[in-house]
Amino acid sequence: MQTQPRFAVSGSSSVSADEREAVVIRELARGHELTEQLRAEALSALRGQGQAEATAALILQEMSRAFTVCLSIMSSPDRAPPPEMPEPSAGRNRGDSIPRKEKLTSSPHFDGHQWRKYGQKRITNTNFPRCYYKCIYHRERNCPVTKQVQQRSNGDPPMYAVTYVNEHTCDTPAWEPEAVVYGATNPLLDLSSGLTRQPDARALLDERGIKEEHERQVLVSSLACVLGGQSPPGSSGGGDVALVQEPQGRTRDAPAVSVAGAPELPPLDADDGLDVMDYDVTGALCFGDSYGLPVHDLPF
DNA sequence: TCTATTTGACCTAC
DNA sequence: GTAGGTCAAATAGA
Repeated sequence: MQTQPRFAVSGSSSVSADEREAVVIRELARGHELTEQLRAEALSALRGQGQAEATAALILQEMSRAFTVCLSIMSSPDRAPPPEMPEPSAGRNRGDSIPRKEKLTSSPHFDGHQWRKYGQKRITNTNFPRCYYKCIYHRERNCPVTKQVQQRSNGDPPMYAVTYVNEHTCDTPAWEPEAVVYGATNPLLDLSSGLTRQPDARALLDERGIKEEHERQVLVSSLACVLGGQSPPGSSGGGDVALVQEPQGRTRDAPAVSVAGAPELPPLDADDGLDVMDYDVTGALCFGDSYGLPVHDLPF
């Protein structure tokens, strides 16, 4: 697939916020329209092909849903403030010089880094508990960054306040979710996580990561075949690796997939990444409850 | 058995 | 004294 500029106005500093907003809404609408067209074509091509048809239907349905949610948010007159908006601090100011960055997002896990939960606390005057995460390289590479996630609203989608304390020193390149725009034929696209890897990310994979990466590549390859009207490798019984049938249980540092950018595994919204969403290609999107949000309260 | 999450206890800032 | 942040033992799942 050819790389194209995402916005006709990209790079123009003279464009007003309203104009950029209009462009975003227009592009989202276009994306939604194209997804619907693709869904019609794919389902027509895959009719009667069992799992391949179901897989394509599920993924395209989630893509369509994601566009709908984004459009709904962007079009709402009382929509939530932009992601980088600083929130009035709910916590106490400890008076130190540790850098803190706060933002509001509907998908607190998709920030391109991997986190390990180390605590959860009920905060006074709030309806939801606050969860505390450390970078998974906290010990290994002495990375000091922590992340606090607190649900702020129970809307559709629910919004979370995410506070980052300190900066990453683990030298782990953040994934770039926006590259998803370029589509499934981009070799960098990681469909199993809803994110992309940078070209040199492979060098950072440890032994466990290599196996995980292999599984992801199989999934990507399989999906490409499905969307191309072919049988996925292994589905005919000849391959040595089958399309992932079910999540092999919880995989913390390789959380299963988020197709539509919902919370927990990893993390996918327009600006951000990880923890807890497991994507079962065979039929269901499921979430962990590491954010204190009951699974039945999730917007899907 | 290993790894990640949960949760009560502890520490510290206000 | 209260509340936010972190630690670490207990627990659960693969």
